[in-house]
Amino acid sequence: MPEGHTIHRAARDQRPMLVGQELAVASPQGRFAAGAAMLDRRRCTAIDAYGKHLLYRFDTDRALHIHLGLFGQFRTARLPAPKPRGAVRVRLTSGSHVVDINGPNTCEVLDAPEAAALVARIGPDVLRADANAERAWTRIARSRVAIGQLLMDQSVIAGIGNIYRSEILWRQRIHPATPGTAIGREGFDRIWADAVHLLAIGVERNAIVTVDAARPSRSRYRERVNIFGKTKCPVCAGPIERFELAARRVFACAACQPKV
DNA sequence: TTGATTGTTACCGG
DNA sequence: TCCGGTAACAATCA
Repeated sequence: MPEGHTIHRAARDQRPMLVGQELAVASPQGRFAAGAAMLDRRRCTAIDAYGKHLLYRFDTDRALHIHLGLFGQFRTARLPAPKPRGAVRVRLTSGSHVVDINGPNTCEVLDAPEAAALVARIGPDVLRADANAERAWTRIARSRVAIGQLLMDQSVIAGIGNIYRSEILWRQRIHPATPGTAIGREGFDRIWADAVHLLAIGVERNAIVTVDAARPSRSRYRERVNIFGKTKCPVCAGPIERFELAARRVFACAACQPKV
C-alpha cells in the first residue's frame, strides 16, 4: 500500500544512504537512459524537496527530478540488489543500498536553469525552513477561488494534498468553499501553522496522522484522520458533506465549518 | 474488465 | 489575467 508515502518521507529515507556517495544511476527500462547516463558515477550531494517535487543534486549542474504523483513508489533494499519489481524507471545504487523508483509522474534530468525554473514556480513549502508564507498569503488574500482549491494549487502553497486539505480546514473550522478573499490574515495563519504541524507529524510517523489522540492506530488508516472518507463528524456527530473541489473529493462538516 | 485513487500539468474557452 | 473544465498520465487493487 502506498499509504502515507509522501515525498517528504522519501526525501528523509533516501538521505542517509545516498547523499555523499557516488551512485550508479541506471534506467532499467531504457526510457530515461540518456538522463541516467549523465548522472551515472556522480556523487549525490543533496536531496532537496520542494513540495512533492524531489531534486537529487549531484556534483554536476544536472539534477534528477522526481515526482511520485499518485502511484509512484520508492523501494529500497540493501545490496546485493534484488531483481527489479514491476516497471522500475530508475535505479540508484550506492555503496550499500539500492533504490528503485516505480511509477513516478515525473522522472527527468534537469540542467541548472530548468531546476531553478522548477523551484521558482512552486509556492512556499510549509515544511521548509526557508518558506516564505507571505507569498502564499498574498495569493490567497486576493483570490476569490475557494480555499479548498487554493490549498491544492502548488504554485500557491506546496506540500498539502487532498487528505490534508480536508483535515486542516476541518480542524480550523473553515469551510472549503470559502473564497480566499474571505479567509483573513488570522485564518491564513491558522491554516499555515496547522499545515506545518501536521506535515511534520507526517514526516515523523511516515503516515498521515491528523487526530490529536495520544496514540493513533499504527495500522488503521481510518483511526488516524478526522473526517476524510467519513460520514459523521467526530466532534458534533453531524453529517459530513462530500463534494468535488479541484476535481478531487473534499469533506466538510456543515455544522462545524459554516459557509461564509 | 472496471473503477477508484494520498498528484500534476497542458490546453482551451469565456 | 484569471478561472473553470477537460484530458492525459502514472500503477495497483478490489
